[in-house]
Amino acid sequence: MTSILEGLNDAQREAVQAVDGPVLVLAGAGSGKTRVLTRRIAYLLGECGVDSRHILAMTFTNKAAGEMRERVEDLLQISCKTMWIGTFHSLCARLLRSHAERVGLRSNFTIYDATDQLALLRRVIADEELSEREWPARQIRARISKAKNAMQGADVFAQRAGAFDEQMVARIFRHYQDALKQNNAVDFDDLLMLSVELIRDHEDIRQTYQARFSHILIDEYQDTNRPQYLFARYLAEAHQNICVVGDDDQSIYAWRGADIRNILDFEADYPNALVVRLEQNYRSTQVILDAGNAVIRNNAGRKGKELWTDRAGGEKIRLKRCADEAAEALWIAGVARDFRRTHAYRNTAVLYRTNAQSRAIEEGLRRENIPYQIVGDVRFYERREVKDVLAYLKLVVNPHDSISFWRVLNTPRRGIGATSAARLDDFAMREGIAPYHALARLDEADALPARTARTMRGFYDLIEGFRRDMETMPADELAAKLVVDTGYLRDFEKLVREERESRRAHVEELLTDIQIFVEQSDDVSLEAYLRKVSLVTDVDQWENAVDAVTLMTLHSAKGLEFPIVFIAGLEDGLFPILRPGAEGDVEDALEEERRLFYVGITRAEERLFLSYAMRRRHYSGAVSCSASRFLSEIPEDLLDAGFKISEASNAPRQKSRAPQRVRPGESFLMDVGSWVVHPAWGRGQIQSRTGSGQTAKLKVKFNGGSVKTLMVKFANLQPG
DNA sequence: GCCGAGTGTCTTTTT
DNA sequence: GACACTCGGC
Repeated sequence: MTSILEGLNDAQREAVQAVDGPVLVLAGAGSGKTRVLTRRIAYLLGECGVDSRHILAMTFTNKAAGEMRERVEDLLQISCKTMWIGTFHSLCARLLRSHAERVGLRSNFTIYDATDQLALLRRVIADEELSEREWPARQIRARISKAKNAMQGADVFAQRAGAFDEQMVARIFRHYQDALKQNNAVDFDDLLMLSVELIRDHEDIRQTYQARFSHILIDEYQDTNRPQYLFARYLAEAHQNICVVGDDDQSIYAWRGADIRNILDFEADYPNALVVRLEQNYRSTQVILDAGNAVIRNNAGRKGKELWTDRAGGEKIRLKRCADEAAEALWIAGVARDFRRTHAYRNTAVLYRTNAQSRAIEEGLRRENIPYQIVGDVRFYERREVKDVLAYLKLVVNPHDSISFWRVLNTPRRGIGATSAARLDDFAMREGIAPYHALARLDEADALPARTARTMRGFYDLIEGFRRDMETMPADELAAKLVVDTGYLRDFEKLVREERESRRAHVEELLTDIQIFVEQSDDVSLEAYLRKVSLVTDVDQWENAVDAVTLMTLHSAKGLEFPIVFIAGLEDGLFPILRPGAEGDVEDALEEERRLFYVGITRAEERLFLSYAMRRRHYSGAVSCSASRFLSEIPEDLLDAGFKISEASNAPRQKSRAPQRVRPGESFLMDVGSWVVHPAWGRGQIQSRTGSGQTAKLKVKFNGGSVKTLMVKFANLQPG
C-alpha cells in the first residue's frame, strides 16, 4: 500500500485513487504523468482487487506500453500478462484478429504500411484506366486517410461526394477498399476504423468487451482522433470508468486527424468527470520552464496552466546563429563534446523539425567523432532489402497478399517480366482468385509461354514449401532458409563490393531482429513476428542504453526527456514550417507548431540550446533564412546574450583522436570493448553483448558514429 | 525480358 | 537529391 502511493504529491495521489467514474488528468510536461498511470494501474490491481484482465491501457508507442507494464510488475511483484496494454493500433489489430470474420477478414490479415498502400493504389488507379498524373496515388492516399480518420468509410465518402473530383476519389476509394479485402489486408487507418465499427455494430462483441474492460486508461489523450475517441467511448459507455491523461498544450498530431477537442470537451462528454491538474514539474529548471510557459502563453484556446518547479534558477538558454547548416552541426558537435566531462553522450538529444535535417547534423557529429543514434530517418523496415524479405514472409503467411506477391515474384530476377506478370494478373482477375493461387492453375491459362509457366510453377512450389515449413519452424530458421533458397542473397554477388556488403548487412540485421524476437517471445511463429513487426516504430526500437547522442524529430521526442537538449533549425519557414497553399486555418497551424516548440523546450532537464542557420541548403539550392518568430517569444533575460550575438563558427575544431587500439597479441574476443571490422560498416567497438558463441548479439558502435545490433553468426566480423 | 540512362515529382511531422 | 517511372538499346 505505502509503496503504491509513496512519493506522490497530492494531485497525483488524487488521480491515482479516483478509481470510479471518469477522470481527466491534465498533466503538464514533466509532471509525472507516466507515474500516475502506472501507480493507478497498480492501485487498481493491488488495492481494489481488480484482475489484470479487466484493465485496458492505451498509449501511443509500444515502448511506453512496455515500460508501463514493466513498472507495474516491478511495483507489485506480479506478472500482468493478461492486461491489455499497448498502442491503439496494436490493440485494435489484436481485437480485429480475434473477430476477423465479422469484418470480412481472416485472422492472418496483413497490415499494409504507407508504401504498400501506394503500391495498391497505383494498381487500382491503373485498373480504373486512370492516369496517375491526374490522380496521384499519394494525394489519393492522403484523402482516403483523412476520410478514415473522420470515420468515413468508402460508402459514406461516396454519399457525400459532390464535385466530379470527389466522385472519382470515391470510386478509387471503393475499389481500393475492395482490393484490400481481396488481399486479406488492412491499412493503418482501417485498424482503428474497423475496430470502432466492430464494437459499434455488433452488440454482443461490444458487451463482451465492455464487461471485460472494467477500467480504461488512455495516455496522450490530446492526440486521439475520431476513431480512437469513439473506441474509448463505446467501451466506457456502460461503466464510465475511464481515465484519460493528456496535455492540450502538447497536442501535435492534428495533421493526422487528432482532435484537440477530445480533451477540451472531456468534461462535456463525461459530465461528472473529476478533473485533476498536475502542474508541478519535476523535470526541468525554472529557466527552461519559464521559457516554455512564455512561448505557450501565445496560444489561444487552451485550458490554461502554468508549470512550476522547486528547482529554482538554472543555466540560461543558449541561442546560436550559424552561417549554414554545416556550421550549425559543428557547433552542436562542439558543445556536445564539451559536456563530455560531466555528462555521458546518452544524456544529449538533438531535435529538429524535419527528418531531412538529420543529414547535416549527422555529418557534423561524424566529423567530430561523436557517437550518435538516429531515430527515424531512413526507417529500417523500409529499406529495400528488408522490405523484400518481409514481403516474402508476408506472402508465406498470407498468400492473398498480392502486393507482397508482385514484389517478390521476380525478385531476384527469374525472367518473369512485366508482360508475363500482366498475363498472370489477367488470368487471376478473370478467375477471381489471388495471383498466387492462379499459379497453381497455370495449365488453364493459355497465354503464357511454357518456359515462363514452368518458372512460375517453380516459384509456387518454393513458397508452398515455406508454407509447410511455417507449421513447424520458428520464424528465424524459416527466414534464414528463405533468403538462401529463394536465391535472394546469392543475387547480391553480382553487385559491386560496397553495395553488396551493405545489402547483406541489412538482411543480416533483419535476421538478427527475427532471432531476437524468437528468443524473447512465447510465440515463435512467423505469423507472430509479422504481427509485431508491422506495428513497431522507430522510437520503440530506440534504446538509451548505448552511450550516444540521440537525433530525432520533435514529434518523436514527445514523452522523452534528456538533461541536454538542442533544438536545431529554428528558422522561419522551417520551424514553424510554413507551407504555401496549405489547407486549413493558418493560425491553427501556427499554434500547433508552437505546441511542438513547447514540447521540444520541455524535453530539457538542465540545459537547452537553440540554433538557426542564416543559409540552408534545401532540395535544390541554398536559401537564406531568418530567425524563427518563436525565438522572440522567449524573454530576453532567459537567453544567454553572449551567444546570441556571436557569429558563425569558424572556431578551430579539435583534432579527432584515433580510436584506441586494443593491445596487440590479444586473441580475438567478442567482448565488450573489443574492436571489430564489419564488411559494410567498417571498424567499430563492441558496446554490449548478450548471449555467447554464434548466436551472441552485439551492439557495435562504428567509427562513423552509428550503432548497430548484430549477431555474430550473420555479421562476418573480423578482429580489428 | 533486362538494364541503364534520362525525366519528372515530391519532401512535415507518423501509427 | 531520392525515387518512381519511361523509353530505347541489347
